Amino acid sequence: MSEKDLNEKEGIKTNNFIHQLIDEDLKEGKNDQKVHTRFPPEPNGYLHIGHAKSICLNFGTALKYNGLCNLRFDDTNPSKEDVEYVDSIKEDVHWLGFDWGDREYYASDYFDKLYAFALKLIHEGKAYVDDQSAEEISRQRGTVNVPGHVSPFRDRTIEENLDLFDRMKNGEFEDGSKVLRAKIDMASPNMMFRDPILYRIIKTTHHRTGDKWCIYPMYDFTHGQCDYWEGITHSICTLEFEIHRPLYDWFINQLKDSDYRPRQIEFSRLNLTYTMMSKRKLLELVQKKLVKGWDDPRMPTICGLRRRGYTPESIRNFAERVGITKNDSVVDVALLEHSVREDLNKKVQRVMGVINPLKVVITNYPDGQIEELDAVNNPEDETMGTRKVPFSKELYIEKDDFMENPPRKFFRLSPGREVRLRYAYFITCQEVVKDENGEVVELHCTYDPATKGGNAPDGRKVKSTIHWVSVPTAVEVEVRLYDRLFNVEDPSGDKEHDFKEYLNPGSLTVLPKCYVEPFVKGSKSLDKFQFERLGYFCVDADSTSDKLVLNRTVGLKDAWAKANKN
RNA sequence: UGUCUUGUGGUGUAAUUGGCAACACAUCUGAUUCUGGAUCAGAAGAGUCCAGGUUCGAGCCCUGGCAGGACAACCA
Repeated sequence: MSEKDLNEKEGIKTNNFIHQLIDEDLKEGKNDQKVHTRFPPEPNGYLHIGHAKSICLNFGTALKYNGLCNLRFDDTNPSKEDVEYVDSIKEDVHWLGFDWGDREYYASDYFDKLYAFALKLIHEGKAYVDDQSAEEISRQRGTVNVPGHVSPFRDRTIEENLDLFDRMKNGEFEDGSKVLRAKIDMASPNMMFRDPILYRIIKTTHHRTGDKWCIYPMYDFTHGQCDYWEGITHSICTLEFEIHRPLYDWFINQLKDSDYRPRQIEFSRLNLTYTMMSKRKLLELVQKKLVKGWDDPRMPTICGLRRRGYTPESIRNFAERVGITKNDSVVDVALLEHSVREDLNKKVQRVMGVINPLKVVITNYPDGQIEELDAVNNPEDETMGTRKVPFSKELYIEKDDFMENPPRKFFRLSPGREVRLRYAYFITCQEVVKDENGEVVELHCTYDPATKGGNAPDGRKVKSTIHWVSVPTAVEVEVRLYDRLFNVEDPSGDKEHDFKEYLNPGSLTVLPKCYVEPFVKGSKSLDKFQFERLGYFCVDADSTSDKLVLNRTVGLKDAWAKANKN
């Protein structure tokens, strides 16, 4: 993928404040004029749309400047991580259209170097082993307004620290009994400098290093160093790490032996209306089985969106559109939905389908006759060709396309009115058949044979065109409609919420008896299409029954919903 | 009573570094079409958090406020 591909969409700006900073760095000749970024997920969950923003930024920036972008797994906490997540992350990044080449790294690749660096700090009197409990350390750290107090173990000798740290590594101590801390400044106004913890003891098998280690470095003691060793020039992360930057720089200063230095730059993470993006909570949804898995189409995960029919292009375009700034913001999910519609509209096959069937009998059409009519696959792209659609005496139309007592602006079928069946004939509704409850169950219509193909030789016009499926050849499918998972505008990530309170009970609607043209079944390669006027659908990848399961990609626009309510 | 950081239509971003606040989404009209989707045309909507200052001229510069966010895991 080239930058040009990424920028194919006219009107979408690809410049942002980070690029301006990079331009300045380049102008000043920093780091040999190189640009090298990295995408550094922790493999403790599946990637979501928020990560997509970061992926597009990091890989996109590398592409823009002819540089490289590494994929690096920040796997320093074995108690939360798993290869399942590693695999899914790789799949999702590739699917989005980015490639890290052979630069797949792991923070755990650097455990030896990190250990050696810790030793160096101890030797220089800049780190010490603290025997206090987590609670004690936390208590003496002070608060944002009051300075902390030094640990009673702060002045251990270098030899003692070396010995203790060695024994920590050798597994002589229990989890939580000792940590290695940097000796910086317990009174610093920046809490990050109050003797940050470098290493802790976790006797858990690591998904890559197994049981080789029982001490693991903390994020702050890992990230910058990894950036440094990989030759990263611009370490782009989200706003919550802003306050870590001075510490990031502090470690780099202890490490660096040349003019080269990576630079941390922060941007604001993506928030979407009606969308909950906290990894912790998404994990909870999966664990509590409130959704069927990480790829449940209601999830904002990349795999969930994929299964729902989103395309990589649409997500990349969306990421460009939301832009990169340091403002805390909440993007309207309608922008995401617009991005898919826009992309799908030009590449997706059109198919006639009926979600809520109403039977129509063409009384003057010959019994048992089936004729094939030509239908265009995509009116905006002739190269997608045409297909044959079978027509017969009995049809299904969409229930919403008929109203017995139409209001003023309803132009579709109603008693006595003539409309066009798309690609077929003009029909006129002659009779409405109801059941004992007064519910409309069937319509009797007549067709005009002269209007075959959809045009009247006498030039008469109809006000609307409706879609249909022929009963004898219809393929029965199950359609799943997914609404927004959360029914509040801003489930604001980090506050404590009861999921039940926010899960929209109507977020999944299963419509078991829907009908589509036989074409759908015959095309194995076809996984996405647009039902005429009913939105975009995607064949569910995991459907086990022989009946086709279709997921609706996006809901209908409000205008349509309103028009239908009348 | 801290450190870092952010304030531009409803939402998200722009503004050639001091020159008529622009674009997209959303909203509302209208037109057109063999899908009321798409498309096309148009409308409404901010005077840039506030108050001063510099300047012929400030969203951009200066001073002082106000409001929001992040930071007190042995998470990342």
